This record gives sequence, structure tokens and C-alpha cells, in this order.
Amino acid sequence: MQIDGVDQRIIASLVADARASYAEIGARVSLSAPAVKRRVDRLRAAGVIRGFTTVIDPAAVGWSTEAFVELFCTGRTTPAQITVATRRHPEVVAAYTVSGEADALVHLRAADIAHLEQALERLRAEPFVTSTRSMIVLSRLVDSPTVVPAPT
Amino acid sequence: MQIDGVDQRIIASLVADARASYAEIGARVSLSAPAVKRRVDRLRAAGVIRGFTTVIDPAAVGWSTEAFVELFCTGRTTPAQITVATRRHPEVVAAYTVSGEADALVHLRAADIAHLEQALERLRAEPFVTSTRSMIVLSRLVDSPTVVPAPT
DNA sequence: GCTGAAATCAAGAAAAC
DNA sequence: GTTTTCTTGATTTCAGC
Repeated sequence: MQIDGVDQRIIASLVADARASYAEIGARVSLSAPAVKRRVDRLRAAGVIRGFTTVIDPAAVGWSTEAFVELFCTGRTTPAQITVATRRHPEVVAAYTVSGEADALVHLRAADIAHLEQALERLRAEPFVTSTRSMIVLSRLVDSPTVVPAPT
Repeated sequence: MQIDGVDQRIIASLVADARASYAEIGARVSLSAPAVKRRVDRLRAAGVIRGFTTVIDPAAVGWSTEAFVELFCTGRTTPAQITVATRRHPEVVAAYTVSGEADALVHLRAADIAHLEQALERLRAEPFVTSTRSMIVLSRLVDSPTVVPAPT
């Protein structure tokens, strides 16, 4: 799909504030509110905009312990296997296949260390996991929403 | 701040769809629209709700190459130093101090491998960085928004 | 404290152009 | 793309639990 500079500026506005009104966004990009709505509808239909969500303070809802776990898997493990296995665990925030020593990197979030340990044990019990290496998050230094490069 | 089960269900609704109307959320949690708005305002003021954002398909916007980089730093490096250094680079999506071998973990997003390499070189040029270990993301398997535990 | 109801005002949706 | 119109939701005020 074709995205022009105006679309990128609309996206940047929505990333900064998903509840901004169409008129408000229109004022920023020099467009009328209906024109903005049509572009947003088009971007949603095309899958560029996947949805609108809310940024929560993880500590406030109780799950404040995070870790990144490198997974080392058996030779014949497929990404699909890792996907279905990790999706089963509610503590998995994100998972990626990666280059380097490890086969996958899993981002975990749990209530506390005990909960994290329990989630990790469940992960390690997956049949294709040969070993893991964990990095427990001590503090979050930077956390930006999706980067939207400036229109050129 | 005190968060009850109704607050958690409101938060869950807003994480699922930040543009849901107060009446719509109210129907889910059995509350009137003004009551929902008052709770949302309170949660925002308390910092539990940090903001509303939009989930973008990173590929559509052009920055589709990702990597996780472990930073190994000199002995006297403070988290604050890492914070200011990583914030300077627009490619840094997130950064954490971690336990384990590495001192910090940096999540990078760039347009392509060349761009990623360039960002990595800039990171490695920071005076406190002694070495790095990179994991380039091959594919994203799981990507969930902030977990909101179910009210008990 | 909290809530719901009603009135006012702004925003969204769908025409016409 | 804009402007107009109509409908819907947001927001304030006020009274009741």
C-alpha cells in the first residue's frame, strides 16, 4: 500500500495520542476532519494501523517483574512450534527468533520473582527447549512507542 | 493508588481498544458513561494510564529490521549514563539494565541491515561500552500489548 | 465518597458537492 | 479534497444512594 507524507504525519499523531479527534489531527496536517477519517479508515483496512491501545504502568497493575530469556532449541525446532508454545504462557509479552547463539528470545512479564521463576520452569519444560539463559530486568531505562520515521 | 476490579476491567477494555467510547466500556463493566470517564480520569491522573497509542505495522512504515543488543560496560557506568546515551539514538525502542553477563539490553529498530549496522556502530562508540553482543530478529513470533491480569 | 440522569456541547458519520 | 447536515458520544451540572 502507498503511504504518503501526510499519512505518516497522521500515524505519528495517532501514536502520540490515539484518542485525538480527527479535527485535531486535521489541524496538524492541514486537512479537514472527514479527509483525516477517510485516510485513517484506509490505513486500518490496509493493516498499517493494527489497532488502538492504552499504555499502562505495569507496576500499577501488579506485574512488574520482567525478564528476557534466550531459548536454545533442538535442531529440528520450527518457529511455528516456538510460537504455539510461547503463546500458551500468559507471561510471554513477546517472542522472536534471532540470529546468534540462541534460537529465540522471549520477553516475560510476571508479578514477582517467584511467578517469573514458575513461568520460566514451564517454558523450560517445553520438549524442544534444550537450555535457556535469562536476563532479569533490573530497570527500564527507555521505552518508546513504535518509531514513526519523519516524512522525507 | 487503589485499583479495584472495575478499574482493571476498564483498563483491559482500553488496552484492547483505546478508542472505545465510555458508554461502550460502561456496558461491559455495568457502569454509566460519566462514571467510566471519572475513573479513567482518575487512573490517568494517578499515572496508571500513561497514554493512548496506536499499534502500527512496523513493516508498513519502513523500519522493519530489529535487533536486541547486549551491552557490556565499564565498571563505573551508571544506569543514568546508559539512559541518556541510548535516548540519543532514534533507533532505540527500549533499553533495560539486566542481571546476567551483560549490563544492559537494548532493543533497536531500523529501516534495514545497513541502517541497523550504522546505529550499532554509533552505540558502540559510546565511551562506556566495552563490547556488545547482537541478536538480529529474524521473525516476530508473539507480540502482545501490556498484560492486564484478570481481576480476582 | 460514590453513583446515575439530564442538558449542553463537541465530535463522528455520511451525505452532497 | 471540502462543506453541510445529522447523529452520536463527551462533558458538565445536579440530585440521590
